[in-house]
Amino acid sequence: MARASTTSDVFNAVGDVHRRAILDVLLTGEKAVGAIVRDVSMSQPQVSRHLRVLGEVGLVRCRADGRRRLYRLAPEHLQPLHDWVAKYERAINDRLDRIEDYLEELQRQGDDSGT
Amino acid sequence: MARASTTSDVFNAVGDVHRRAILDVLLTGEKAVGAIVRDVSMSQPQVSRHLRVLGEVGLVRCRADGRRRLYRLAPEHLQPLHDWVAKYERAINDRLDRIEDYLEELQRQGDDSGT
DNA sequence: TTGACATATATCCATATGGAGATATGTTCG
DNA sequence: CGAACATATCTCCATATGGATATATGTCAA
Repeated sequence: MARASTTSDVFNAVGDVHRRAILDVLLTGEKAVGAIVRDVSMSQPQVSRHLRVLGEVGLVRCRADGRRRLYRLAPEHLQPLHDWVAKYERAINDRLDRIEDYLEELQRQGDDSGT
Repeated sequence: MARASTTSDVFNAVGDVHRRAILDVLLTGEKAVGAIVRDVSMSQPQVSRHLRVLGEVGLVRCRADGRRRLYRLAPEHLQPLHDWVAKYERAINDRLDRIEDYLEELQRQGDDSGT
């Protein structure tokens, strides 16, 4: 069992380097599949499949334009990832605060023994 | 080929829901492997292996304490993930700015035709 | 040293998943 | 309708990777 797959979450979607490459291309704006294929070094079927995964988790939106499909970012759906990172940034900051407190404490102790 | 594996990147490490569970446990502070096993519902070998992956990408640090190994967060190494999310947040903000500009433009046009 | 305990590692297997290629679907145009 | 084109989907296969279990490693205590 390759474990809990449930690929349908943002973390998994972004965990793949090729999908991040596609997202990077889309940072420059809406693009057709063919254009994406030209920018990243992947086959068209690969790009289409990755786009599907990205679409399933809401990171990209698609609209038809004649015989093409234009994809664009929908980065609002990065929210869970953003929230998650923010949680750990609080952990970092708390730790820094504690270090600061500790340094201040050392400082005070130094002053005391000096007296 | 299950694709570019190179598990040794933060995105992949965090892409697994079980590893995120372990990180969440460590948010409460340094813990021994046994304590982590008790908190998450995974076997000890599983926890150890996930801890190894997390250690390889620098997200956790380990120190020996008698016959135990105490693990703690090293969230500084979330930096790449943080930077990545920030990049896309700029994309969101730019888009919002553009919408604002557009709304202002509509406003001006409305005023013009009204005159 | 021996035994108990904590953790890491090795083995085996199941499966999710990506790559490659062929083909289906859908769209435009003549 | 048929041809050309853009994209999606399907099939086959390789493999990375997680789960489970057994076992090795390392540490403490007596």
